Amino acid sequence: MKISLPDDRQLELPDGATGTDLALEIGPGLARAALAVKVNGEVRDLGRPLPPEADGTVVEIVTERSGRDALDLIRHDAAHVLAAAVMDLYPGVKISIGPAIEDGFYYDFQFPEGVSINEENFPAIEAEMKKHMKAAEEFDREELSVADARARFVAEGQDYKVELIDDLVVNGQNGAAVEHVSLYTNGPFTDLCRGPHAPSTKKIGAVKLMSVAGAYWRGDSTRQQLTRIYGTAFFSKKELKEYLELLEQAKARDHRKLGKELGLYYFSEAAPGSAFWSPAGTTVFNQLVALSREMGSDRGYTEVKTPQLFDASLWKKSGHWDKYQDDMFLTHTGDDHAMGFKPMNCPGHYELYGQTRWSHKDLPVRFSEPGLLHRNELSGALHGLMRVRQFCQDDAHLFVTEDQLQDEITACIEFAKATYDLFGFTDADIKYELSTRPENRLGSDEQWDLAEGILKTALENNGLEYEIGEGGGAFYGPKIDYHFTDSLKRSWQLGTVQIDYQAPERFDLTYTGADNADHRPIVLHRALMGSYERFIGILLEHTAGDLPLWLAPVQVRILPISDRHVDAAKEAAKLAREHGVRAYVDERTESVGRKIRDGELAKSPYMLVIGDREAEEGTVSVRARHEGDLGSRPVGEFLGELGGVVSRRER
RNA sequence: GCCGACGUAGCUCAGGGGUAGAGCACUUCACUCGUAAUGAAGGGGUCGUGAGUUCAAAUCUCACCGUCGGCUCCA
Repeated sequence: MKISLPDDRQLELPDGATGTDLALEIGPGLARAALAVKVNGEVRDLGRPLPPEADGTVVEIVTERSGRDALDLIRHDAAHVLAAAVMDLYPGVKISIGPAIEDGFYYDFQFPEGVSINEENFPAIEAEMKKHMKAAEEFDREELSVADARARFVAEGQDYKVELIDDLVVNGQNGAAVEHVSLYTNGPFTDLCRGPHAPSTKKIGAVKLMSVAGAYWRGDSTRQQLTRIYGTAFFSKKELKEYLELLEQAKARDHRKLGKELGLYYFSEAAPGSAFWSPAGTTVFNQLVALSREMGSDRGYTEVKTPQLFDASLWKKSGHWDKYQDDMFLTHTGDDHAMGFKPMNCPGHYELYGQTRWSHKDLPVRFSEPGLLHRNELSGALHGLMRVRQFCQDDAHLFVTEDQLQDEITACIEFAKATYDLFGFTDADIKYELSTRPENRLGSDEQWDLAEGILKTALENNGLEYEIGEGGGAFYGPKIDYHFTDSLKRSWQLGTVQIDYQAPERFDLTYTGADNADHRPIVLHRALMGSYERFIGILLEHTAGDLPLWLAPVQVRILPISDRHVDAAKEAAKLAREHGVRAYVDERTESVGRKIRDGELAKSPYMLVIGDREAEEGTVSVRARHEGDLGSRPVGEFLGELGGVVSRRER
């Protein structure tokens, strides 16, 4: 067969040649470094014959330098080595699955009754793993009939492997029936595994176990909970060390740490999962609400206020009573009438819409509300500001005609982009996801085709690259979600734009058409920041606490050099307020050096130093964060300029 | 909710079966200072809560609450 190499060289190899043969043909150095081959995007073992479809195509030798592919390979290897070590140390343990993941790998085990694993067990397990790595055990692949493989795992009491094989038989793979499965053996350990693997365990240069967690078998919370051991692996100890240092640095960007250091908000056992916002934090929060108001107002949104607590009958009508009750905070009136705190604003907005007789000329109607919501999240799900029990959404519901649907969706996408742009978020920071029809859904296929098509068109009109979340839509319609990552690359959903055909039916929402007949509007749900809480969390982690000037709780810290300059400092602060600049006078009897240090720690964007010279000349000595001393400026001139930058929300 | 870890002063943390410590912060006094920490003195904790073991528990055990890392779930 004819093989092309990435550098356009051509090689002729006999049919049945393996990846190793190919690597040797290219050169002995490469053969030593080779980990796998990549054919048509598929990474394969070196030891396997090249597939027929390799003929005439480019085949790449995967080495340590191949990046993601190479790392995934040795991390998957490391998962097998972990399983081998655990089986050495804990006889009777049952194995399940162990893939490579973004930052490493894991393996899920069921330990024998009474055995509990924690981090204190890691050194022993790691030592055992290193023995296997040092022994350079080869990964041997063998293909077995499903019957033989099944019998083997039944004999070993490996129930989870048996279940996986049974599932493969029932469901097939890529639509094809499965007759054979592959097993990989490294040293004493054999696992049901599709592969691929590197030639030997020696390729894993450095390994470290990171944490232990419970994980439900097959992600199903009704099934057995297994013990998941997380680890990471690299080609060298140096890379591992660098990775661990990176994790350490990420901690400095944790919004929970920053929130405390900057005095923005607090959490207390008195109200688990609900933030206490300090004056500084409330300033930030209110600025964001003001931004939503302003931008919404420019785009034809009108703000409304709806109740916090609704009669149970509304939740029954909306469907929340049946489907969402466990997540709601419920209460009752004195005469025992059931009430529920709103976990979302939608039904309130429907009620409000229903109070008016609407003409087609009124539509689209765009109700926005910085709505305060309560959701009784599981205690283990709470996470700083990212997942809380009480939060405020920048929520809006649009009531539109079918003709308006496309334009309104496109406008929502534009609105989202304008919002994120303002904070400097780019497409590199955002993952766009279009979630399509789920199995359990209401409405006709024609409706879903139309709605999904409209969302797609809107994304494309805005030039956005998106992923498809197959079957991830709500039961009432498809949606676009905006995902952002935190300092540890964990993904959080902020914005969402959803089409809903069902709510208007359920709530009997109508408008009068030009034909003088009643028509159903279509409802759009949209939130752009998602929740102000989560948005602030993400923003803090992305900026490491250096908020944009217009958002900073204190925009200028005014530092009198000695007590006799305090009056001039207060004058400057007054002038700052007149220019719409938030100022704080540090009138402590401390050294300037000390005041500057504290201002830096508070991440204050500007510090204005006032001493004898400035007080006399009516100037301030300007120190900008990250830029240092900028010299003297007339106080009015400087504050006027700064006020302009603030009011335009320039970064 | 589940698995594992953690909970000591406002914050960051040390200690650990014999009755509680540091730095920062805070208060007071002195200093009146030119671009990342002036000095001194002082106040402050029933060691998350509740049981149990013990002559003695902050320390050991259990339960609960909260937090952290995951799972499930989700803005």
